[in-house]
Amino acid sequence: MPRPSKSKLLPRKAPMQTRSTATVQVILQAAARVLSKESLAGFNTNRIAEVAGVSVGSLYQYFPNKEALVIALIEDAQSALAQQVQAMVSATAGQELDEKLSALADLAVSQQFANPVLAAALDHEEKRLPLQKRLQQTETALVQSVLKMLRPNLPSITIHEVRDTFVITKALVESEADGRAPPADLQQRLIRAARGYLLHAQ
Amino acid sequence: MPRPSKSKLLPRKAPMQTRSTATVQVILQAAARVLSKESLAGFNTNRIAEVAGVSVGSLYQYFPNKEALVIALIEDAQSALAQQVQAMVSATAGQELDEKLSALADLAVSQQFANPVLAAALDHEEKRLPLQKRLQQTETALVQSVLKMLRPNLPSITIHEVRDTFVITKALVESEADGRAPPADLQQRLIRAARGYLLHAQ
DNA sequence: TTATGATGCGAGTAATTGCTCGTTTTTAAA
DNA sequence: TTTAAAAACGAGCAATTACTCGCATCATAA
Repeated sequence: MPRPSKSKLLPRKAPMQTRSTATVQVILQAAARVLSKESLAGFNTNRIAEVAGVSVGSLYQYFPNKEALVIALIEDAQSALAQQVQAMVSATAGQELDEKLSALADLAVSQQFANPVLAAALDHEEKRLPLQKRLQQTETALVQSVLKMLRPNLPSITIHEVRDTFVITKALVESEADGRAPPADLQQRLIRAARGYLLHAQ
Repeated sequence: MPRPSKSKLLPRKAPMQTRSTATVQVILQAAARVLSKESLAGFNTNRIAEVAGVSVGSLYQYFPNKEALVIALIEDAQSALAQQVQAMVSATAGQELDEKLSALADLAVSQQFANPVLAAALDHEEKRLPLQKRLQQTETALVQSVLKMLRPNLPSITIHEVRDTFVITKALVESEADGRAPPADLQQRLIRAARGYLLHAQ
């Protein structure tokens, strides 16, 4: 394995023809597939190209290195999540705190259990990588959305408390992530932890 | 890199002379050093041997493969932790819940911040590896100790609640693990999260 | 049709690294 | 001192894999 070059982190070439944008999508999907089926073992560019049905050369035409591919994958996942959060915020407007926390727990569980291996692998890569500014911003935006969602019920809530709630929720969900299906009581435990933390200020 | 052989997970040879038990210790210390200084990049057996001042051959005389070395490292860390937990349990016997939770938070923080990179790396390997029975038992024992510690104050507490408290505490500490020193308010947040969860049963 | 740039190809390169094995050195019992 | 087992050595094998590059093919504008 050569030392990764890390020259540029943006696509070498912006796709210009419809053909090539399709290729980029195929590669991204293949990468997600490989990651979700074989986790990080077997997650190599040759294999991804093979699964995508393109050549390694094509892969490197659009992603300057493997890391860029992973980042693209994470960005996709994040923006999908952002959309779900937005939907949740809208859907729960004006409701009780418990209903909002319940929706939050739902989202966390479905997020992780929809594709456990992929979610875990991306989580891990996210920590390992020097988190790009863009990703940090997206995450901050997520936290802000939830902050706004909860303010009507908890007027003095801070962004730090929301972050902690995120951390707690994510950790509890991940601690069960090896199972095929989430335990029946997981949802309740998430709500309990979140409520407990948020309402239990000294 | 050849596919790891994984033939046996126990030392190939049990050390018979004092000289060799010293070698085993030197290797283990070097491995910990490498892991804490360079994280998982650079954590390779050649480098470990070099830092230890022994040859790779010697390393493989006592550890059948790299994984066995990592497991040994984790076992060492776990048993050190177990001792600290025991000390904490004894020290807080008969005290208030808040004092016990405070001690727990202290332990979690010092554990992670004493050697952040090493702790994070071991955590990660622990998840990645097919957790050996021995490690699982040690962890269960830890949870049981804490369970006993808290029962006098929370008679109906369950093992699952203790586990969740572990998960929550660990996650909050790790979320701050990139900083050089723990934020001043981390301790309080840990206590708040633990109290909130434990006392806030529906 | 033709030319030109975009796209696609994939064998090959080079770096990395887990691990082996034949040899040498050290220890200590006889 | 002799000797055999234990311990240490380290060059090098072999598998893996990120990434390149010269060439083929395709799309489209002229």
